[in-house]
Order: sequence, then C-alpha cells, then structure tokens
Amino acid sequence: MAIKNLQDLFSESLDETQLTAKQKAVLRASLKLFSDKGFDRTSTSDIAQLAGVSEGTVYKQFKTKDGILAAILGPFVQQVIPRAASEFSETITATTYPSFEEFLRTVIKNRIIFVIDNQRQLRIVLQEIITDNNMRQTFTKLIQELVSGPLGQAITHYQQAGLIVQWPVLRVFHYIAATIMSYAIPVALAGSSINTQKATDEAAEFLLKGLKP
Amino acid sequence: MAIKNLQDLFSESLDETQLTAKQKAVLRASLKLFSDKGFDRTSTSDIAQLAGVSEGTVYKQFKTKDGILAAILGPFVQQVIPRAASEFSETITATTYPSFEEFLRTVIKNRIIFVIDNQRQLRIVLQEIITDNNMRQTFTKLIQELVSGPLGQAITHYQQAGLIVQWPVLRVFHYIAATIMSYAIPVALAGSSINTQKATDEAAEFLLKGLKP
Amino acid sequence: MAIKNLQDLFSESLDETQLTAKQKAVLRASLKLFSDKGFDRTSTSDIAQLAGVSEGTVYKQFKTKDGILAAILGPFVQQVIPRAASEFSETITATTYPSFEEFLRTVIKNRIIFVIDNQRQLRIVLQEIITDNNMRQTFTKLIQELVSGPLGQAITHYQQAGLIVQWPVLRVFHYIAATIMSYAIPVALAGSSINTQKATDEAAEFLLKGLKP
Amino acid sequence: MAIKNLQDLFSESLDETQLTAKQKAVLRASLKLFSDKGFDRTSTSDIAQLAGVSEGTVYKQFKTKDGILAAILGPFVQQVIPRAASEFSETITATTYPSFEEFLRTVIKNRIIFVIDNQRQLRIVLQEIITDNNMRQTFTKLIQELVSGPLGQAITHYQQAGLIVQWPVLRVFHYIAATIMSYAIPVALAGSSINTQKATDEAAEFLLKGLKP
DNA sequence: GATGAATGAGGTTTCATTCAT
DNA sequence: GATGAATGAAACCTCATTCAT
Repeated sequence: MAIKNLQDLFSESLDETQLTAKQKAVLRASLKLFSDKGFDRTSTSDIAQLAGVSEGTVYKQFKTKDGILAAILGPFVQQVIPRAASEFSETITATTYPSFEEFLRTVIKNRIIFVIDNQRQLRIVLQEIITDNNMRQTFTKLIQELVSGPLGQAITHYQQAGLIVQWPVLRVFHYIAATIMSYAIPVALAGSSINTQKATDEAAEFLLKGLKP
Repeated sequence: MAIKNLQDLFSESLDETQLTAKQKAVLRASLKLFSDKGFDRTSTSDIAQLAGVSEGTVYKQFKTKDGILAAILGPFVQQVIPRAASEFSETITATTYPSFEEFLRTVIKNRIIFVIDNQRQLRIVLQEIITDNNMRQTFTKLIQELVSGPLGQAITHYQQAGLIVQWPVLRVFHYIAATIMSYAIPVALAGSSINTQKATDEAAEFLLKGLKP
Repeated sequence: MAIKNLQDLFSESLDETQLTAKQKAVLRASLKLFSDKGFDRTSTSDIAQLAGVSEGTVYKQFKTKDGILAAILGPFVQQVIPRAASEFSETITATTYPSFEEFLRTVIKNRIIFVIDNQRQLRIVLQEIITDNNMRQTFTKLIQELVSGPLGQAITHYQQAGLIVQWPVLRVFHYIAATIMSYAIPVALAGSSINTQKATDEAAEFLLKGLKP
Repeated sequence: MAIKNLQDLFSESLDETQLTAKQKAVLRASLKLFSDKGFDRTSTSDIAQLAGVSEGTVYKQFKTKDGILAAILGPFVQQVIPRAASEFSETITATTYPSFEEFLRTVIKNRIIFVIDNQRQLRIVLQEIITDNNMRQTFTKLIQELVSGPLGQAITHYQQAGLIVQWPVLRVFHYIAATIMSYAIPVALAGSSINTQKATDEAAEFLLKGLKP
C-alpha cells in the first residue's frame, strides 16, 4: 500500500548515524532496487540478498517494507524540499540576486544538481506519485505552498520590478519548472550524464527570452 | 515482468471488435485499475470483480496479466504514435502551415487533446517507463526517430525560413515538448480539467517568444 | 480421479459405429495425447485442439474426462482380454497344439502382435496401474483368473504330459510372461519396431530350455 | 513438466543432512504421496498437510514442485545406479565370482533387495518413464551404458569361459533382467512381501537352465 | 449436434512478516 | 543485534465442466 502521506515520513525521522552497518546496507540495497525495478517488483528477500544480510535483519530496524520506503524518502523530502524553500526565501528577503537572470541561473543550477544527486530517490518518488493517491495529493499541496510562498514571492518581486512578463505566477512557475525538467528528466530516467553549466546557460537563455516583458 | 517491448505489442493487434462484452469489460476495468492503482497493485481478482466476471474469464482471452497490459497499450502505441508521426509529416510536406505560429498551435492543440483523451493509458505507460528497462529503451528510440524524422524536418524548415532561432533541433524540440507537458502533466496525473483553447494560446505565446530568432 | 474399476468400463460399452466423425476424432486425439503425455498432463482443450473440434463437443458424447478414458480403455479390456482367455481355452480344450513348443510359439507371437497393435492403450493402462489403486487391484485379479483358469490348465496339461518342469503354475507363468515382456516393453515404451518372427523364435528357444523338465 | 534429465538431478545434490526436520518431513510426505497417487495427482497442499507444515515451507527449500521430485529422485539415481555399475565392475575385474551361478545369485539378490528398499522411488521413476520423454531417453541411455560396460563385459567373460550360451550380450541381459523383474514387479507395484532367498534360488535355477550352453 | 464463452474451484507459487535460536 | 526457518494469505493461473446460442 506504500506510504500514507509525507507527514508520516517526517515522524520517522530516523537518525542515520544510529544505524548499524548492516542496516545502512539494507537502505542502500533498497534504494538501488526500488529505483531500478520499482517498489512493488522488489521483494524483501531481494533486498536482503543484495545487502548481504538475513531477511530478519531487514525487519529489525524497519518494521515493514513500507518502513524502508519511508526511511529512504523521509530524509529526501525532509531535508531537501525545505532546503528548497529556505533557499528561495533567502533569495528574496535578502535580495541577494538583484537581476532576474542571476536568480534564474541559481535556481536552475541548484535544481539540476539536485536531480543529479538524487536520481534514484526521484525515480522512487515519481513511481509513488503515479500510483499512490496520497502521495499525489501531498506533492500537489507541496507545490502549491511553494508557489504561494517563497518562490511565488520571488516571481512577483521580479514582475513588480518590470523584469519579467506580467503573467500569473503559476503560469510563470510552470514554464520555469518545465524547462528545468526538460534537462532533468533524461538524467533522472535514463541516468545519462549532463554538463551542468551548459544546461544552465541554455535553460536560462530560453527562459529569459520567453519571459521577457 | 510486464511488457517486453513495443514490437510485441504490435504483434498482439487484437481486434477489439472481436471481443465479447465481458472481455471488453475486463479491458475497461483493467484500464481503470492499472491507471489508478498501478499495474502491480492491481490483482486479477480486482479486475474480475470490477468487470463483473469470473477470474477465469479474465484469463480466457488474455492469457496472462501482462497480456491484459499488452491489450491495453497495444492499440495505444499502435494507432496513436504513428498518427503523430504522419500528422507532422503532412504538416511539413504539404506546407499546410506557412507560419510557424500556426504550426505550433496545431501541434500543441493536438498533443493536449491527445493527452486528455488518453490520460489513463498515459499513466500506465509512464509507470512502465519508470520501472521497465525495455519500455524505457523503446520510448527513447521512439522519440529519437520522431526528432530525426518528420518533426525534426519541420523545425529545420522553419529555422531555414528564419522564423525561429538557430538552436540545435533537439534543443528546440525539448522546449516545445516541455511546455506542452507543463499543461499536460497536471491533467494526466491529477485528472484535472483544462481549457484546451486557452492552454494552446498560452503555450504558443510563450514558445513564440522563447524561440524567436 | 480416473477410472474406478474395469466393471465400469464394461458398462460403458459404447458402440463405436454410433459415434460421429468428430467424436471419433476426439477419441483418436485422446489416445495419442494420453499415451504421449499421460492422462493428467493432457487437458480437454488439448484434446479439442488436436481433434479439431470445440471443447463443448468433447463433452457431448463423453460426459467427463474420465469418460473419454473409459471409452478408450473399455473396448481394449472388453474385447481383447476376453479374447486372450478364449484363445487359451481353445488351445487346450481342442488340444490344437500337441507340442509345448507350438503352444508357446503361438502364445508368444499373439502377445507380441497384441502389444504392437495396442502400444498406446497399453501405455495408458500402465499409467493407471501405477497410479490408480482400483486399476491395480482389477488387473491383479484378472491375472489371477487367467492363471487359475485357461492358461493355468494349459500349463498343467503340459506338465502332466512331462513336457515341462514341475514348478508351480504361477512360477512358470511368470517366466513366460517376463520373457515376452522383455521383447514387448521396448516396443510399448519407446515405440521401437521389432521383427515378430525373430522375437518369437528367440523367446521360444530360451523358454524351452529354461522350462525343460 | 517434471524432470528434464538425470544430469539435472545430479547437480541438485542436496545434502540431506542439511535439511531441517520439517524439510525432511516434506520429502517423506512427497515420497509417499507421489508413489501412491502419482506426481500429477498430488497437490502441494496435500504434501503440506501430510508433512504437517505450511505450504510456504514446502517451497522454502524446494523452489518448485518439480524441485521436490528432483530432491527425491536425485539421491536415488545418484547413489544407487552408480553403485550398480561398480558392483558389476568389481565382479568381473576381481573375478570374485569364478562360477556363473555365484555371479548370477549375487546380481539377482542385490537387485531384489534394491527393489524392496526402493519401492516408492521406483514407482515414481516408472511413472516418469512412461509420461516423460526425457526421462525415457535418459534411462534408455543408462541401460545401454550398463550393457556395453561392466555388465556386458561380465557376460562376455562367462561366454568365453564356455559357461553360458553364445547369444548376443543384449539378449542375455534382457532375459536376466526380465526374470528378476518377474519377482520385483509384484513387490514394486503391489507392495507384496517376498522371500528374498527363495526368489534368488528360483530365479537362478531358471536362468541357469535357460542360459546353459 | 456443435460451438466456444463463461465459470469457479483448486493448483502452484510468491512474499511480507514473525519468532525461536 | 542477527539469523533464517517457518508461516499463511493472497497472488497468478489452469482446467474440467456447463450452457446459451
């Protein structure tokens, strides 16, 4: 049945430093298998085998198979999504980036690096979003918060400064997200490598033109 | 294990008109369940129950659970993907669309309508692309053919006419695809409704600006 | 569960001349499949397919799968086993064969020809004897009757005439049967061909020596 | 589908001492059921019930139903058939048995004892030989090797010593085998008891006469 | 008489989970 | 903490049999 909602994930909050070597091996094996074959097509015995531990050990720390998923996705959404929010918050409150281009480049680059660093987690999240209603709702809400929160404020800021076109914030956000995804998806799905700087330059160039007032 | 490759799907080629009412019900139920809960989380007894038939009936026509998936996805890739190709071919060979804008609008509109009409199939295909290596490879190849074929020629055509910027064809394609997807994905995933005309206008407006020479 | 006992077979007593062409095809297909793959590994749909009829037709004449087995084995035991008995009866009552050698040659030849003509049926019977308790008992009884009946009388006759050794009738019977089987089994199991006359000569030569007084 | 060939059996080579009590119970129950009702008429739930374990346990050690068959027949062919070969080898190379009668008695006795000890396994093998093509071929080859190998040499030896008749080796072998089987088959099929010494005496007496030069 | 779609009981197999050692 | 044998529910699938056409 997989995860109920992201709130549950937060509550797990397992301290990775408390895990034994074997338990970490279980997490590592699960990450690989879940992202390669999918959560449902991975058996706990697959995990035990790849991790080089007994089946019992798999269940020692993580009470259920869902628990493993939570332990993998927990840190991911817990540490990374908030980081995105605060990152945007800073950009606007501190007005660190006076020009829209600089802001755009930072956002694009960060997101591309993030995707590269979290390919496997992303693939697992993607699976769950498609198959799990709760997961879908949670992520929808998360994006809404992002748009109505820090990122939305940033966009509004640049619009008021006359630096970008006066379309609804959500529309602008969609285009930025889609353009980044056009670079990120091949990486996430096929695991192909990418030149981060070149990708950033290209995406920024296109978006600057497309969003010019 | 799910589908091996799209070639297999073609060979299935089951004539839907030959199916009995109950077998069609099986297909309908499977489409709903696979797209809602995912292939792996749907049991054949779920399907039988929703279709109002016995489990035996599920297996009478579609020898395996994978066979049902093939029967659903077969017509989808068989009839629709080629249609997309021929659609682009015609646009360019007949130079039916003298202006890039008109071309763009047609492409965008067609794709959005396609997504709306095939939400469930798309979600299933998406699942498989994420979890199934063969499916992933097949689709990668398919896109390559599209870009190096009719659609690529169309883009080149407009570039030579000086109507769009001189970026590599693949890059231009990515932006068009990504922009369309920014409208299509919410529909496909959340099943939200959409104003096709408005979406087409907006996407065309953004792309025209972004791809201006 | 297969056949209950041979008495049931007799009661079937279906007149082969009453069968339609399709029903005969069912019997022919069943004979081949049962003897090749075994009764349990043959499905009624296998039979229908090989016979070129619908599954319904298979059940029109033969109410159950066991019914088909009965229809195949019925004539076999019904017509052939009794024939064996009467054959022996005649040999002794009519004293058609004054010499033991002539008697032996006739018996051996007849049995070998019988095996060649009924390879498939024999294989099916053999299967059932091994797996079915009732079948086993029935055949044990049948042999006992044969030995205590006509064949036993024949052996006794030749013993009293001083033509063969004075061992118990059952023991003599066993050796004769075993020697014949040493030629019959390869034929029945592997379907290998055989020179009937040569086999008869050899078997008779060995048995005459072995059973000499 | 049952076993592919005897080579596969050898490779199984599961160390019976490594099996847990429950797994041995599974093997014991399977041996009884397969030999009583036949492989195909025995369900894995039958086995679990008789063994007093869960169905899952049946599959823990023996991955498939065929795997159980292999685990039963493996040791049988692995340990016993070679023993037969070496037994004959010794008789001739060491010329332990100067008289043909002594040789014959040893062979007969050993085979009868073997049959008594392995009734159930033999019945299972018999089933497979009748229904499974590969099993049939494997056993045919095995017998050919026996005849062209140690046993054939022994027979030739006694022929050259003028102790038995000058018939082809295969023919002599057939008569010996058939005579032994005339005692073994009732035991194997009906499970009837037998006086080994008496049977040996009788069989030897008959064969000595029948094979006298 | 013939068809073949439909049934459902039951077979084989998988797998998340538990627990004694 | 770690093991792996054991469990049993539930998954996928087969097949003898029925019945409306």
